[in-house]
Amino acid sequence: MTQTESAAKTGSRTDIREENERRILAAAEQVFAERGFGGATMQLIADKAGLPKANLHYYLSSKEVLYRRVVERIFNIWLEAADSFETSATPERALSRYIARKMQMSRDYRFGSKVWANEVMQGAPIIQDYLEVTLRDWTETRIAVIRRWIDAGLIRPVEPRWLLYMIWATTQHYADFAHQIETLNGGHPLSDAQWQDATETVCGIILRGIGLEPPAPEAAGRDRAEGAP
Amino acid sequence: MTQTESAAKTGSRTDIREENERRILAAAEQVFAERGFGGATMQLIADKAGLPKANLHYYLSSKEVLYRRVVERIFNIWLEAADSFETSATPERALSRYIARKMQMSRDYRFGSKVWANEVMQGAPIIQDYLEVTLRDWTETRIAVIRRWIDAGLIRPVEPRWLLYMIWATTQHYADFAHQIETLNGGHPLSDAQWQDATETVCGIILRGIGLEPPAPEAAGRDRAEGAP
DNA sequence: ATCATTCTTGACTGATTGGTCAACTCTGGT
DNA sequence: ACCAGAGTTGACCAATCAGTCAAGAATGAT
Repeated sequence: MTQTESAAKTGSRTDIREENERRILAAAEQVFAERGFGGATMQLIADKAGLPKANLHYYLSSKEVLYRRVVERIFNIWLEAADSFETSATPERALSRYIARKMQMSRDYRFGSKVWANEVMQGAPIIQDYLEVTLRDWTETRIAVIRRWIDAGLIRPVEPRWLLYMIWATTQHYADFAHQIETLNGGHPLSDAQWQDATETVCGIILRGIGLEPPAPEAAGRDRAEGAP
Repeated sequence: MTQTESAAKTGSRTDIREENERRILAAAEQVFAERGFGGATMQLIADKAGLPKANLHYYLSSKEVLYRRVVERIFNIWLEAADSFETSATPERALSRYIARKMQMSRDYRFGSKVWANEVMQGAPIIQDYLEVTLRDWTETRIAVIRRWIDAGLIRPVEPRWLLYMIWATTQHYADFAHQIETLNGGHPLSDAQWQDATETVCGIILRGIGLEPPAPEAAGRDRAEGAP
C-alpha cells in the first residue's frame, strides 16, 4: 500500500529497509521503556510502528534480537556522551560539561534511559558484558583522573566512585522518573527554563560539594543541540 | 470475632493466613522488582514462595490485586522514612538524617525500591493518586521548609525541588542500580564500610553543595538499625 | 467423634503470546 | 512486457499466561 512511498525521496530498497527498521526500533524503544522486556508485546510495538506484526519478524528475527538492538543503540549513545568527560580539562570544565550533557540526554532520550534502567534493574541479562568491559574501563579511567585532581589538591578528597554514581543517578533521574517529576510539576513537563535551572542547580551543588566554584553557565544555549563530536 | 485473645504463637488459622500472605508478598515484591508487572508471572511468584500457584489466588484474588498490595506496602515504608526529614531541626541535621535514612532504606529494601521505580517509569498506572496527593503534599511542605532556610540565609539559594530530586535520585540509585554498582565493585556487594563511606560522601557533597558544613558522622553505628520514630 | 470452616492442590480453560508461513504486491532492471 | 527478488500480510500454531474449580486434607470447636 502507501507504505513504500512513505520512505525518503529515492525509492531504493535499502531505504525502505532502513526506514522500517528505524520505525520499528523507535517504537520498540518506547514500548520496552514503558513495559520492560517481559511486559512488552510484539503486537504493541507493531501497532506503535504502524506495521503489521509479521512485518516486524521480517526485519528483526525475534523479540530478543529486537531488544538487543535497542539496548545496544542506547549504550552507543551513552558512550558518545561519555566522551564529553574530557580527561584533559580542568575539573570545573570536565564535570560541568559532562553533567550538562547528561541532563540534555535525559531530556532527548528519555525512553532509552528507561530501557537501560530496566535492563540493569533486571540484573543486566543482556548487557552484562558491556558493564564488565566497556563501562568498567571507562569508569576506571575517570576514577584515575578524579584521583589525580584530589592528589593535586584541586578538589576535596572524596571517593571518586560515589561522585560518579551521584552524577549518573541525578541526571538519569530526570529521564527515568520524568512522570513523577511532571506530576509534582502540576502535570506539566519541565519548561526550557526549568531544565536549564535544574541543570545549573545540579551542577552547582555537585561542584561546590567537592570544593569547586561552578563556571558561569555556558552561553545558556539550551537548544544548541551539541557541539562537534 | 473471637479476636479478643491476643495473637500468641498458637497455630491459629489467622496465623496461617498471615504467614502465607507474608511469604507471597515477599516473593511477589522480588519478582515484580526483577521483571516488572508485565514480565512477572504468577507461577514464578508461586515457586519463589514455595506454594502452588492456585494457593496464590486463594489468598489474593488477582495479579493486579497482588501488585497493588506490594506497591502500597512500599509506599508506606517510604512514608515512614520520610518522617526522618524533621522540619523543626537545623538544615544540617534534617538533611543528613534524611539522606542517611534513605541510604539505609536502599540497602534494606532494594526490591521495594525497584518496584517503585518500575511503577513510576511505566507512568504510575496504579499509584498516580498517591503521587498527586500524599507525595505532592509531603513535597510541598518540605519545599516550604527549605525555602525558609534560604530566606534565613542558612543555605545557598537553590530551587528546593531540584535539591529534593537530587537526594531521591542519589539514594535510590544504590538500590535500583545495585547490580551495576556491584559489577563495578568487582562483582561483590558493597561492604559495610563502603556503604558508610558512600553515605558520608553523598551527605557531604550535598550539604557542602548548598553551603553547609556536614555534621560529624552520627555515632558511626552502621548496624544500629534506627532510632525511635 | 462429629462437623463446619479454612486451607490445599492438580487439572483444567479461554485468552494471549512469540513466531511461522504461504500467498500476495511492489519495484527496478532488462 | 516480463521477471527475480524485496517487501507485505492475514491466517495460523504451539506454548504460556492468569484465573477457575472441585475434590480432598487439616484444624479448632463442640
